[in-house]
Amino acid sequence: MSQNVRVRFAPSPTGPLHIGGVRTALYNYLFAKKHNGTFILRIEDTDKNRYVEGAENYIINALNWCGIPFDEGPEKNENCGPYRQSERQSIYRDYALKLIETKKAYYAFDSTTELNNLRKEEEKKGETFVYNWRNRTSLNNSLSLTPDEVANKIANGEDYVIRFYSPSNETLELKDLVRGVITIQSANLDDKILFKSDGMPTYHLANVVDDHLMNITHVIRGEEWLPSLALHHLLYGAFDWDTPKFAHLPLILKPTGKGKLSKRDGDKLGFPVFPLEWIDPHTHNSSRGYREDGYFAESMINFLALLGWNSGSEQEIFTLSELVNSFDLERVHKSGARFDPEKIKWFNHHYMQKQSTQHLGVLFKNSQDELSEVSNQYIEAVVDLIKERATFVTDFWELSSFFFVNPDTYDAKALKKTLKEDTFDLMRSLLIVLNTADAGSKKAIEQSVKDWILSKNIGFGRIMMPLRLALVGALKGPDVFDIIYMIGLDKTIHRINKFITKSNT
RNA sequence: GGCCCGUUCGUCUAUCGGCUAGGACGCCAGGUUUUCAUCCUGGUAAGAGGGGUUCGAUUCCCCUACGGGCUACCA
Repeated sequence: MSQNVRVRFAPSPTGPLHIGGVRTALYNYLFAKKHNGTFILRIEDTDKNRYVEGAENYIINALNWCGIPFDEGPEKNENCGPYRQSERQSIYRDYALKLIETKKAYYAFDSTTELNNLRKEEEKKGETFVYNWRNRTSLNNSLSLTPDEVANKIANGEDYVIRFYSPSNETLELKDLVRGVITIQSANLDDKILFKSDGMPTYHLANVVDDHLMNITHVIRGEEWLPSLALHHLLYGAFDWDTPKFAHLPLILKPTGKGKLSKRDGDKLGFPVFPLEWIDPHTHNSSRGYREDGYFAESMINFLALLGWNSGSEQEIFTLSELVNSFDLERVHKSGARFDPEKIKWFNHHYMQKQSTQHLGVLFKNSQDELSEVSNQYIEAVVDLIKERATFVTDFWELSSFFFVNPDTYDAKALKKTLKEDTFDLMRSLLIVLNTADAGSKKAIEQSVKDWILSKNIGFGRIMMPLRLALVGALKGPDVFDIIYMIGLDKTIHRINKFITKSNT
């Protein structure tokens, strides 16, 4: 790449960052890092009505949690700042006026109700109202009014917008790094509003102006922007600016059914669609997040990276730096990808095994009140025994509570399967064996019990099953002798006694 | 409705004119674990349909169907 790569992620702070947004940010990040470029965060808050308190912070926290922090952005290396569009308001008006001067844009005074009525009329006829070359001269704008009339309206403080003057007969061949050439007839375009009557630019103007001013070289964004590509391209031309390269990413679709992934899908199928938990400042409703649900950031990133892109190899597990090295926009898919909540769980199980025992121990301890008095050493020993069977840290307690507290019930099915006539006699005999066993090592305990079973000349299951039931309360869990060694002989004996009395009645 | 984009196992995907269409998730079966889970092995399952181009099409072109996006003084 000849010039320094500069890319931006440009969300609008209208709520928490959606998982699709995280992937867009990720691809931007990967592309930037791959080319030793700069990853920029720009906050597109030109719509005052939709602004949501806390959303910007959420976005920044989410990117940080994901491990894909921005290089430039609000309050960080502000070389091309400010990075909030609301703080750049004065810039946009000048550029809009420049387009008026060069006749690439014009003033329009049509009111919202007027336009809505026109839309309704067209709709009645089964057609769509489009504000463009077909009708612009008959509408209420600086093309149909005299210069004096326009000047008067503006001087009188009448509301106006600035619209782009779309050409009526150009064939545009636009290049997209993911999709190749896209052909658009400019006659189908409408004269999009660039500058709103509230003094703010629309996305289109602000986006193009900022990308130019911030020296953005590659615009990597969601497919929902593909229809705007022609306008943006025309805008660069109107300003006589170099056009950055574009890449439109496929959308993330619902796991089942139609359409793109929404928060409702997550609620319905029980998985988060936001990286972090979000509490709506108005309704106080909370939305679950990947972090709080026990997903590791690595799992989410790895999963998301492969949703719509692949390296061309059969590798599935990637570290962030491996992703950076392998990433290539040309290998991004063209079609939308369905979100698969099962596969991200598989990634999480994988990354679970890679976490340090110490780290998992801390997470476990903090998640469970019962563990506050337990030593870290003991907790970590338990974690080592159970992590391979866990997908989430939130599974840990369910998988290991018997290492900490006595079982209070015994699984009914397991009792039925396990209890034979002589089971309690055998358990009483086992107690005697355990009383004299060497508690110093798992091996020693195991040896005494196994020797005894062998000497009795009975099947191992006759002892091991009820013993497990006494210790765990169910027929599950790690090796029985690991459990005995961990909880100690005293508790083991206590649990067997309790088992005899409790299930004997 | 209009405009644009897309279409390989249920899902994510490999294949860039010559394959018994490969991998992963899921599912199923077997093995290990005297439990359960993990793990290992194996199995299941696909190039939307119709026309071309070609010696040969999943791969190139066209049509149809289906899917997706956009169609706001929202981004």
